[in-house]
Amino acid sequence: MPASDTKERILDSAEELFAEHGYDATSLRAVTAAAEVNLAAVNYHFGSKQGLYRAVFERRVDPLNRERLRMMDVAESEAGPEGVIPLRRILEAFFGPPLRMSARGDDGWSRFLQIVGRMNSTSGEHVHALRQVFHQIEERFFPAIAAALPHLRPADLIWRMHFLIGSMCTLFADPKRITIVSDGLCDSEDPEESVAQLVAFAEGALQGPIAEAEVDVAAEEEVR
Amino acid sequence: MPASDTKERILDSAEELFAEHGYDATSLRAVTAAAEVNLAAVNYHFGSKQGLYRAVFERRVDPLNRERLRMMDVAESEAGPEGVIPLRRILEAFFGPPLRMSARGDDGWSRFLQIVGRMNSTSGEHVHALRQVFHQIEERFFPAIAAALPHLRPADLIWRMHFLIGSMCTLFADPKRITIVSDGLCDSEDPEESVAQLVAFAEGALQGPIAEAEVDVAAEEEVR
DNA sequence: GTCTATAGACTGATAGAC
DNA sequence: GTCTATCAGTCTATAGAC
Repeated sequence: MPASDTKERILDSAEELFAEHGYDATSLRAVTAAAEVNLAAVNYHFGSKQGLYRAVFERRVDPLNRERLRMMDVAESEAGPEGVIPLRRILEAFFGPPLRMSARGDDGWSRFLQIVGRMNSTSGEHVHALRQVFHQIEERFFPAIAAALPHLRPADLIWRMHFLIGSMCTLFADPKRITIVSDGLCDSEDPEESVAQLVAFAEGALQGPIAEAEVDVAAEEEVR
Repeated sequence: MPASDTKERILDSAEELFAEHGYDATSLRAVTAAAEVNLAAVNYHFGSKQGLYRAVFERRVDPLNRERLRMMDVAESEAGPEGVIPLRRILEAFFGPPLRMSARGDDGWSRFLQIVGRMNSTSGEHVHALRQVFHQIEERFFPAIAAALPHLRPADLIWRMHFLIGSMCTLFADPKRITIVSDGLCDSEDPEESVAQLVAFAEGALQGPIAEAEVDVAAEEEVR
């Protein structure tokens, strides 16, 4: 606010339009019109359309990561003497921050996560950027989950985390959809319901049966 | 092939480019250049870019749905006297056909599913089209899964199916990613491994603990 | 059915005045 | 920092010859 908030206004409009229409379908003219600033301001402040996209992304990703790591710090300090954090606490620290940030007032967070959800379903260069940015999260959470689930082979854990990230990103990409398809029975606007459902889902998925290719199905049925 | 395969060539190229770059980033010029046909042929055969997109989609969706329903017919005919199909059979019928089609030779299927995966992370009109097209699948599979899991409340089932579709679509959208991030430990090119992993994941997720908002966490820890 | 040519509009980016 | 004006290229779609 000292001289001008042009930069922030551009970021806000870009966040909204990138979230709603995607990167390619959003023109800089649409962004600057929505922000009520001059077209040339984008290139002055961000260099290019890609630069703007990156800036939109970087504004939110650090606070999100920090909150996740903070919750892990708390969980770790309360862990037993062996240092193993209970699975549910880890999952709360992973899923809780984004879902709560998304549902609490500020629409910007929800739009940012929508962009993340879109990126997750994109192959190519965007995915590489995503991985880099969430690398510290992976480094902290994967070993903790592995420690909480010692019976899982490394490959099983990677498959399951990949699937769980997909579940989460689907919720990010279009939070309203589940409310619509369920006729209001499921309420994604309530962050605690979303978190509880996703954590329970993840707990079951991670602790469930272990995949065995070419398994003798008949024999397995008997065991159950 | 009687007179010309122009239409098919356009569909093939469009499928590839829509899958790789998305709808908005794919120009009709790129499509017709790749297909080695004239630009105007697209409008002649498909009316518009949207018409082409729809045609790409409709070419594959029916065979996929038929195979899923066929596997359900088989499972149903082998079900016990109460008519309840075992959960694993239902999940095999749901996840097996797309993953096997995707991995068996024909790259077209894999590209088609990549488009489906992209659409799943898009809000707006595309999602509405998706639901319509997979409506008969939903109508057949959801009640069967509900019957196999009588302890689940309707809302729980919807949440979980929503999450599972997200897991599946992440695999569709970028099948190679898990192979890359796992350094080859997970092989998504092997359809039986993918199916086994996704089915095991889904089984655990569907049969896992039931979410309760505002639960007494301390008391729950004791039970475990 | 296939082609050329083009209409009419939109795109990201930039030069240069203020 | 903000503005106007514009470049050079792209886009979808179509009219009309063959």
